[in-house]
Amino acid sequence: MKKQTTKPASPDTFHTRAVRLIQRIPKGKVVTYGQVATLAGEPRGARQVVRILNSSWKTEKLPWHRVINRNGQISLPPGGGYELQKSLLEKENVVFGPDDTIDLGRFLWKPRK
DNA sequence: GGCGTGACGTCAG
DNA sequence: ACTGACGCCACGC
Repeated sequence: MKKQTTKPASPDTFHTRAVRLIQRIPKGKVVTYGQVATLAGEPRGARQVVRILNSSWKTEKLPWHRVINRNGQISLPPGGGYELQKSLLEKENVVFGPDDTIDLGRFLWKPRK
């Protein structure tokens, strides 16, 4: 059996598990990169979550707008989707603070352990 | 094929 | 409390 040069489509890859979690985000809730990464098995793999969003957002149709940073703020730069994400979240009853911060204590999605 | 970058987060000083 | 550096890994050049 020869070794597969390309990455096998393992059902338990970080990529796949992260996608599953993101797709499970209920409406009106948000999750942080670190949270997704941690739940997927990589406490330090927040950057990989970013990579997944950029890559699988089209193919997997992920609710990328429900993923924010640890500060409860939108990381996207203005003109790069920031306004779009904020708009989408507000449509889901997500409230932004005076600093464009989201109250994670109320809107952070806590998956059933 | 190697180096740098990136929608971040955590650790150390 | 704040700043700086590192880490994780895939993709681009």
